[in-house]
Amino acid sequence: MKKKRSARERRSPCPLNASVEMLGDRWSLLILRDMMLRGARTYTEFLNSSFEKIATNILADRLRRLERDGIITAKTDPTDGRKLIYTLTQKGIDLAPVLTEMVLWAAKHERTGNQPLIQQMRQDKEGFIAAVKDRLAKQLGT
Amino acid sequence: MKKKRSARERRSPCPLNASVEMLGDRWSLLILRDMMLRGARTYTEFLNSSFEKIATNILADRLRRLERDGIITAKTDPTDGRKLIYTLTQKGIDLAPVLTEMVLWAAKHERTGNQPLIQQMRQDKEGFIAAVKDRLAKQLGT
DNA sequence: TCAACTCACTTGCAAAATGCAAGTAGAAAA
DNA sequence: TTTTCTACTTGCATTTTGCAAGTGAGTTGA
Repeated sequence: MKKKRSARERRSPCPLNASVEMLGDRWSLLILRDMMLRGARTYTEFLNSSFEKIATNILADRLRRLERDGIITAKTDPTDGRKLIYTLTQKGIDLAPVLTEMVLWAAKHERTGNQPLIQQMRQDKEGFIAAVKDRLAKQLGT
Repeated sequence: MKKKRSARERRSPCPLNASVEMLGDRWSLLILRDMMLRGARTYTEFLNSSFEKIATNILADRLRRLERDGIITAKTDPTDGRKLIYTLTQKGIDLAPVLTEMVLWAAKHERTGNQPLIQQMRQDKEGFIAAVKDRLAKQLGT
């Protein structure tokens, strides 16, 4: 797999800026949430698994970007040639702490749903992250 | 302290979505970085303290949104009536772990600058976050 | 005290991103 | 072999972003 040098330059060398350029939009992190926590792996699963109803063209664009940035990979399902199976790379898996902190922050300061998940994160944050990473790493291996 | 109910509805009750709706754009987190790590507190400081060169209208808009969302507050400088001093609220301060994880993630997977900061975060993440929070909390008190 | 300067914006406009509805191509099922 | 499923693309209207040039209130120096 050739390493494609991205056409556009970063606005700055700051690491936070790098994260923002890869993830700072209204959809990318929600797609990653669906992969990490809801087990979504295909295009239609992404369309159906989320409350937020992403448009099909935006979804296609975000999947392309996440793949370009090395956060996910795509390969066709061997049992059904129509399906593309998207998988988190190690880089993608390593976003688990970011997602977790964002969930905990919003849960603390906003009225949000999914309280069982939040309880679990609060009780044992490190354990929760480790469990998620472990589960995702196993998918990587297959 | 009136609690203003925001005009627009959330796309979903998911806490991650709440975070994304408040912070998921190309500038908000960079503004918060400048406040947390570079001590920026006024409009011109934001314009000058970052490499990324935000446009003035976007900066004004983002400051308004961050204030609306209770992440920062603004008050006029008592020693210079032209200046508005922006301060992180507790809600804003509580974003320190999110910023930290995003920095660590990018630093691990991308070529980025500011290695001393990253070393410090890696060596003692909890300590780093505690120190940042502590410093910012003191500004809150004044 | 008043002209020059600073500060925090606003305005106007072009370009890019987003969102919606409809369409399409290839693979699988009936 | 027709129909259905899957992963998109296309066209177009709306919204957001970005750039350059103002503006108006507060401050400073002569």
